[in-house]
Amino acid sequence: MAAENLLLRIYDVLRSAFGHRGWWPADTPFEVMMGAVLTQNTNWANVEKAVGNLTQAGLLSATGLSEAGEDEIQRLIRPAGYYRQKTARLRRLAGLVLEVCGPDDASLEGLRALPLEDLHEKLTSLKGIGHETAASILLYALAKPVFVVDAYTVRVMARHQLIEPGISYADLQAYFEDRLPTDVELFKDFHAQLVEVGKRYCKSRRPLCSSCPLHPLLGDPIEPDEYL
DNA sequence: TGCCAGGCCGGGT
DNA sequence: ACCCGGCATGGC
Repeated sequence: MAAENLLLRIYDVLRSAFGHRGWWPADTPFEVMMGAVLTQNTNWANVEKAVGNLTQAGLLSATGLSEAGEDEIQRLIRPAGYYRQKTARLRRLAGLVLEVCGPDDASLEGLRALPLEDLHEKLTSLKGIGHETAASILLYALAKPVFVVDAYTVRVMARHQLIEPGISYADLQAYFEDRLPTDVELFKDFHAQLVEVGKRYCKSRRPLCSSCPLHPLLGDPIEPDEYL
């Protein structure tokens, strides 16, 4: 079932190669939200340690993060790096959850009921929540149809000359959202597929391997030097 | 052993 | 409107 749309053909190829990715790996939407902060410029394995520490300490909740001591949270999330900044960011997010959802609403239903524009504004107005973290929370924690763009997205698309390397976040996000059906499950898995192909075949400043599953569809990629 | 990882902020140009 | 240094740990 070859799609007529280039992005959908790319998705089909990746999906066939890697299978459904099952993103975002977490037990609750609240955990997704906190993971979105912890994973900022950080290896996922380190994030898992931090999440595990918070869970074991019984602090992975809006009240837990709000009421625990600053230094205790810092100690627990230290493996995820930037632990001083991230502690403040987690607590700001926890404050928003408490305010909108009330205590211990790990489902975030109260937030999800708000209009998308309001949510985007509330999230990005928090210090430490930028465009990408906000998009990740909106899509993976709140099931809103927002396409998540990250460094891998830019790398994979730029190396195949499908976009300009210097494209802005908003423009690249619009590029996907304008060309794809508005489908939350598609957005979730497509972003995960782009991360997967990026991790395997499109590491920063290394040539793209010709065994990349996108090679037959998109042809020879350009070298990293040509856009880095 | 340096480089990199599922970024963001604040200050400078 | 961009560009840059700083933030921090752990794995390859």
